[in-house]
Amino acid sequence: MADKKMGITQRKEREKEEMRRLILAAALRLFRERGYDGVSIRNIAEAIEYSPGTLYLYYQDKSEIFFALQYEAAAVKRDYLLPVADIEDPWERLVEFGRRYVEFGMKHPDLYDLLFITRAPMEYIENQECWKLGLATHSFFKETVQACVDRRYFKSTDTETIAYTLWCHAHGLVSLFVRERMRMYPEDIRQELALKSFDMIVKMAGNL
Amino acid sequence: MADKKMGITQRKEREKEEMRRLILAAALRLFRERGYDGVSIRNIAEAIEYSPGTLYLYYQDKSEIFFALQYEAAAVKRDYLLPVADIEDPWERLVEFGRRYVEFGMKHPDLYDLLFITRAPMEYIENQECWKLGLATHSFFKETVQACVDRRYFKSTDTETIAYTLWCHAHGLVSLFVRERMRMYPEDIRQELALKSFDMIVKMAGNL
DNA sequence: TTGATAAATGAACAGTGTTCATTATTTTTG
DNA sequence: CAAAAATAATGAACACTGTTCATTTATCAA
Repeated sequence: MADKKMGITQRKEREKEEMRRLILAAALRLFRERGYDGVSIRNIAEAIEYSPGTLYLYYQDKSEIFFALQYEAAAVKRDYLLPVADIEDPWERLVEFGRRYVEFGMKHPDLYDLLFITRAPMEYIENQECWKLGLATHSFFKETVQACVDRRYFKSTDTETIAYTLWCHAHGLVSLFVRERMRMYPEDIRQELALKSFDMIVKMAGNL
Repeated sequence: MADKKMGITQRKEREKEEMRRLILAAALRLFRERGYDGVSIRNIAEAIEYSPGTLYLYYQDKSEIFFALQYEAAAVKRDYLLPVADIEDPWERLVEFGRRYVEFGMKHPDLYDLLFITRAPMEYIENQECWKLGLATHSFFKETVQACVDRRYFKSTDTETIAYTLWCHAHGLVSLFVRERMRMYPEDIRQELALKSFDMIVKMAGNL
């Protein structure tokens, strides 16, 4: 009797999880197309053919759906960056980390936006799992910079400032792109310009 | 008779202008506090003690109020940067331009947000006066970089990429700050870190 | 003072996030 | 298997949103 109950509980839990994934998938697709504010709970409900009220049985409110997506984005980003951990040489690791960071932003502008640009209730974000994930990635980045400092790849030994400076450039690069502030450059050279700029900062970094 | 009528027309025009300024001032204050989406037309109307419908006699819709504010922001930024035009030496001019750009972003995060981060209907923005103003400033920036290139202040001669790279860093610096993505650094060192990073990029730039 | 013109109003429309009593379904019990 | 209990889904309702427009109010010219 108890084990039968367990089986059902498990199935229920699985169904609940499936429902959550259904909601999230629809939400991501809609957010992608129309942005966070352009999408209503009713829109999402309609997309999955449920009533609006049902969504509130799986997520407390709209922002919780947002947070769930933000976590997914952080996971995708981590997976995108993870392979560089295998690169032994810290300098090569750092360059590849940067290259992949920018590539992630270019390929998934909606996810990048979710993670680094969208104005969410940031008072709460620190308590989210997502934040921990992001922090871990940031720590890995700083450790790589530290390893470069230890091997005298830079002139400066101020790891914190070096890491931050590199991050600033990469974030600026991606976010100008994502938020369409490069319209003064013809569309076909934007991507190229971004790549050239990345190469430039890499060369510069040797003189940091 | 005609001149009397003219006087009245002028006064009317002036009053209309005053009303616009009243709306804009209230809107900016509210946007500052609660963000674009957090403020309703009714909120603005209430703040200036008029009915919601009245605002539509002065602005076509909510986004036009946004555009008007964006223009104001562009004007403030231009005035903030203008004094550097007097600096003869292009390198000094460039550094001071960057310093002021960052300072502007830090002092007026709401205006910076309006100009470079907020998702506005960007399809229309190019037709706005604001865009022209921004373009002019960007051109001035690129000309200064060009002047530095001409005087061999950089190793590279790729003016476009150099300008873009510097802009990326400055924008990244400010926007991480403005959108609160520096929470992993203790609050009291954030500003300091930003300044250190700016100094670092200045030193680096000599090796661009 | 009256008639014309302009300005301000606020009710109304279709949308939003969210709640909750009601209904439908599924699971457990007798 | 039928009845009871538990769970899930619903959609109407509430207070909000941007926007429009017939109506009212205020200003101005004759």
